[in-house]
Amino acid sequence: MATETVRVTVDILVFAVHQGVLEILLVKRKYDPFKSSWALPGGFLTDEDKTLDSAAERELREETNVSDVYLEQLYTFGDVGRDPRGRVVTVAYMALVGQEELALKPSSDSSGVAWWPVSDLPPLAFDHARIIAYGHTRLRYKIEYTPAAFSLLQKKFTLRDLQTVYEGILGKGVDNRNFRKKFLGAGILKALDETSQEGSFRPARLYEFSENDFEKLPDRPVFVF
Amino acid sequence: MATETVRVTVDILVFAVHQGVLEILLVKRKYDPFKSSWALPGGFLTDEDKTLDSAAERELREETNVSDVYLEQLYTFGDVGRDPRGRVVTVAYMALVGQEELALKPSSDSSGVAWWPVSDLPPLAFDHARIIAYGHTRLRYKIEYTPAAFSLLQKKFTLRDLQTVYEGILGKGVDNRNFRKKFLGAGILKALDETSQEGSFRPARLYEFSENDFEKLPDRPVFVF
DNA sequence: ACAAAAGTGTTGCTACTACACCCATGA
DNA sequence: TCATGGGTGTAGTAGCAACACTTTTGT
Repeated sequence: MATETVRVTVDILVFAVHQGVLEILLVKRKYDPFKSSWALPGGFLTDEDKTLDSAAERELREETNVSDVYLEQLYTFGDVGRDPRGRVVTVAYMALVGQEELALKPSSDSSGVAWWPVSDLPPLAFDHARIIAYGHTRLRYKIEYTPAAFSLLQKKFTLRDLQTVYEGILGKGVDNRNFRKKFLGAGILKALDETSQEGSFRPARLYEFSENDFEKLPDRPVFVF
Repeated sequence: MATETVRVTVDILVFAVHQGVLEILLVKRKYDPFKSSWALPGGFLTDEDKTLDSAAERELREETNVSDVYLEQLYTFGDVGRDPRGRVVTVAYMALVGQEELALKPSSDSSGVAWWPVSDLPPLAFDHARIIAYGHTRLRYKIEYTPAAFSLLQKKFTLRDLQTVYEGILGKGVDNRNFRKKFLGAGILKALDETSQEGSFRPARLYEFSENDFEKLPDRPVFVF
C-alpha cells in the first residue's frame, strides 16, 4: 500500500456567452501527451502557488491573459489512468468572464487559444470532456440560485443581454415579461440613466448589478424560469 | 517555478444525528504532527486506490469500520502551510450515516474514535475546523434540495425521526403540521403497516424512503421550512 | 384518568404561469 | 411609414406560512 506521490494540476473552465451561445475557452496542446488536441487551460501546481485558488488565477493569466474574473473551485478528478504520464489529480475551477474579456484573446487564430461552443466541442485531451460536462451542469444550476450570470456580462447591460445569458445557458427561451418582472422586482438591479443604442430601433435601458443590495436581501432569490 | 510533487490525502466528514444533535466522527491522532489531537478520519492516497471515491471508502472502512454509506466529494484544500510536513492537498468527502451505524463504533472510549456535536467541537488538528465548517454549511444546503436526510436515518423511520434530523441540522424547530404535509404530499414516502412503539403513548407509523418514486418526480422537490 | 407524543385542516396571502399588444427609434 | 427590438398588465392558480386541538396508547 505504498503511499504515492502524485502530481496535482489545476485546470480551468472559462465560460462566456457570445451571441447567445455558451462557449468555453480551450487551448491547443503543444506537447505530448495529446499533442495538438484541444484541452482545458491549466497546469501543474507549483511551489509558488500559496493556495489552489491562486494557482488557478496564475494559470488563467499565463495561458489566456484573463484576470480579475469570477473563479470558483468545481470538483477534483483523480482516477487512475486519466493521464498516461502517471497519477495526476486535477482540481477543476470554473471562471466566468464577461463580453469585455472577449477581446483579450482572438477567436480562432494560430495562438492556440479559442472559444468553442459547449454544445459543439472538438475532440478533447484526457478526460476533459467529462470535466466540461460536469461544469456545464454546475453552471446551469448556479445561475438559478446565485447571481453568477452577472459575471458573464459587462458592468453595464440591458435586460435583453441578461436574458440572452440565461437562455444561452439553459438552452431554452424564456418569457420576457416574466423574466423582466422577476429581475426588476428582485431589487438587485440599479437602473442607469443611460441607454444602449444598437440599431435603428428603440434603445434599451442599461442596468448595473448591485452586489450591495443583493447582500441585504432577507432571502436568496431564485431565478428559475 | 519548480513543479512540485505533493502528497494527496482524502479525509472524510462522517455526519450523523443522535438524539436531535448533529454529530461528526473524529479520531484521536496517534502520531505527530498533532499527536493526540482530534482530527478527521482519512489518509494518504495510495496506488491501490483507483479513484478518489474508492480511496474515501477505504479510509472510512479502515478507520471507522463504516461502509455502505452515502458518500460524496465536498471540496479540496491545498493551502501552503496547512500541514507542517510539507505540501499536502486534501480532498474532503462527506459521508452520511444512519442511526444503525451508531453501534459500530463506541461513543467515547479508548478506541480513539468518537462522535462530537458539530456545535461543540474539541480543538482540531490541521485546518480541520475550517473543513468541518464548510461541510456543515453544505449539509444544511443539501437537505433542503436533495433527499440526503434519508441517509441519516434507518431504513424504517417515523415522521418525527425525519423532522428531528431536519431540526438538528438546521438548528431550529419547524412546524410539524407543515413539515408532515410537505413530506406526505411529496410522494416519496412509502407508509408501512408497522408502528414504532417507544413508550406509554401513541405509537408512530413507520415509513420508508422510495428512491424510485423520487426519481420519477417531474420536478425536484424543495424541503425548506 | 393522566401523561406523552401522534396526528390532523383551514384561511389568507404571495408568487408563479400563461398570454399579446403598444412604444420608441433610425433609416 | 416601416422594420426592429424594447417594454408593459392581468387573471387564474398553486403553494406556502401561520395557527391549536383531538387521538391513541401504556401506566
